[in-house]
Amino acid sequence: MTVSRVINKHARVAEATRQRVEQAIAELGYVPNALARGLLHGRTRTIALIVSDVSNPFFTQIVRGVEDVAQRNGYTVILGNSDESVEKERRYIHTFLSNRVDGLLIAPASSASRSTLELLARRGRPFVLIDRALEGVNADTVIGDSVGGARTLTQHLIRLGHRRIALVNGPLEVPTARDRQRGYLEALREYGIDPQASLIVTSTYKRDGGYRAAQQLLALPPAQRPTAIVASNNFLGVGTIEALREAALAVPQDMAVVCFDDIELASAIYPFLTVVAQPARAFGTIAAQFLLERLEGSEPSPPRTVVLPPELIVRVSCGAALKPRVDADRR
Amino acid sequence: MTVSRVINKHARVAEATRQRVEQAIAELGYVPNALARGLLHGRTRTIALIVSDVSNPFFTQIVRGVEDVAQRNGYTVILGNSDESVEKERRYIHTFLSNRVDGLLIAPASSASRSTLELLARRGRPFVLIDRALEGVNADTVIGDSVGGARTLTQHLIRLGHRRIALVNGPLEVPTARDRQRGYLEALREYGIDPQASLIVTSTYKRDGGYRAAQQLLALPPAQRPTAIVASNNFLGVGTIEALREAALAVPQDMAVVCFDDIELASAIYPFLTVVAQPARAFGTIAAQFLLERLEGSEPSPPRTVVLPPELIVRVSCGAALKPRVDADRR
DNA sequence: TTGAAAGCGCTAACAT
DNA sequence: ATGTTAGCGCTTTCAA
Repeated sequence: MTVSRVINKHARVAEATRQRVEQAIAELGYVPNALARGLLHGRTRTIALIVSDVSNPFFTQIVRGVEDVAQRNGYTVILGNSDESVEKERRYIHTFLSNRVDGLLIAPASSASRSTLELLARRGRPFVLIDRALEGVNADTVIGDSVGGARTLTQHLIRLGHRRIALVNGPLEVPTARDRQRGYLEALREYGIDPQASLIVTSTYKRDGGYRAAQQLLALPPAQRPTAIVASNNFLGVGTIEALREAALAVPQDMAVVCFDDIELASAIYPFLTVVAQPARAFGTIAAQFLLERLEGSEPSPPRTVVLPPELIVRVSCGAALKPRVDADRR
Repeated sequence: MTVSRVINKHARVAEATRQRVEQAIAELGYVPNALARGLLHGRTRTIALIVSDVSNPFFTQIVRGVEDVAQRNGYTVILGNSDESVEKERRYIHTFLSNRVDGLLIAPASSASRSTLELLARRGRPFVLIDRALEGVNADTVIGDSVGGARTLTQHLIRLGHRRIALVNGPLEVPTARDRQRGYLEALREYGIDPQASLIVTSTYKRDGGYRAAQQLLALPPAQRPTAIVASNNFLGVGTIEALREAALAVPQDMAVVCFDDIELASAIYPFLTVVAQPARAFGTIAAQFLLERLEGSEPSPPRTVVLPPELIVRVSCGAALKPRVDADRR
């Protein structure tokens, strides 16, 4: 049909015909079928984004970044929420492949995602890893400096005088959790502090994980209890504070708490939360740009890895309050 | 091909052949083309969800609810973020129609979305409105009781002794903003309090909107300043508190603040926020169920509207603190 | 139990 | 400047 030419502005259409066609389109409410187009061309101008938890503001910001870049370049975004489950993730990837997305952006649920992603790589669809790097997976990667960020947080506490510092961490199958633990340990070592197994609690990356982990720490004999807690992500930080509040401990007077990832809505009104904030939106925009370059660019290039530096935000104006008090120690 | 029969389990395939086919599928990493299938059948088992702000936890919960129901029923969700822009919304709807989604779930950006949605209705794609009802749009609708919720919040403040109560509201083009204002006015009238134009500030449904609105209220001559503020959504509540903090006013001692929508992460650690919480997840699951019923069900039925009741959560244990102090009044 | 034909809506390539 | 042909991958229908 000539209609196709009109829609795709392929020039060489008489002005009169064009007008008639456009009128007909408007009258009939005609919308071209992207499926047929995709079938023909083998590309759909659609990219998939799979995050491990849509309800986490960190990933939400990533979604916004991705969407922005995609929209600006005429791509549609399909969103999947793996909910930290490798199985759900696998299902989504399959569905999206079946829908012939041009490429994928994935925040992998865990290291166990590797086999799925290797399969993906074998099928030749371009994809970019976000927030969580997987060794041996040959793909562009956009992550934060988890080791450095955790080190910074821990150093901050040490410099304020803390010595018994706990780590409330996510599942060690998640790369960021491993890295943050490493950073924490590095800082301790740097200051000659012996790490204590009882002060490192592993849990889920969820609020109730942090809540339970903190309770476990509070159940320690008084002399072994920490005076400060590093929470490995925003949810864990909030869960930790909840447990402290329930135990009638004040932050930061009775227990200092710092965490990875900012919690915008919370920290705007709760000024006691020193954090290491990641430029979440940039994770999304950069990853999306990488993907689009691969989709539009012609020659294949070796995979790139970008490590975005986090930023320490010290929220308590009275840093002194963080110094462990003797009676707090004794509790 | 016989392959089709194997994939769709259409029986009548020799066991031996089936095995061979399945092996080939595994070896080749074959993934059936959903585009071709969709083209043929006219349905894609895909539904679209358009929210007005992905970074709002309220909508995030809705996303989760929708995704759950969809996934359980073998549907894929495509997400769009209209960012409170009618134009973006229109573009998304067009794209999704072009991609032949089976149906749509839409939290309309504003009343101005009506024309777009009327067009949608004319094309005959089923859709469900979420959170924001539009008069004259003939579709299933799942909303909260904005009038009642705002009334409850305002009554709460009045019963605590407040008389000069301000409303920090969203744009009046958004149905929820209009309804919340109505509820606020109803409560005032009920107690014989004259509404003051200067105490009703309209803004965006964003944090900086709340921030500026609160600043405007604080700039009033002392005698006209409110002693309490009703914020029309979570973001406005946070922005309001930010402005108060900056002005060195304590919540709730110097100024009581209540808001529509809970802020889970924040209220878990900031105990001063009395809110009216909506069952956001249920908005999503119910809306998705409505849509799927229309997609799978045969006979057309008249559109339904569900109004979910919000729940008052009083967070300040010492309600007395909310009573306006004389010196606070004078400030 | 398996195969062949036809068509879903679109557009690249080739007429006219 | 416009029309025709063919084929993208699938499944429904009919035939073998």
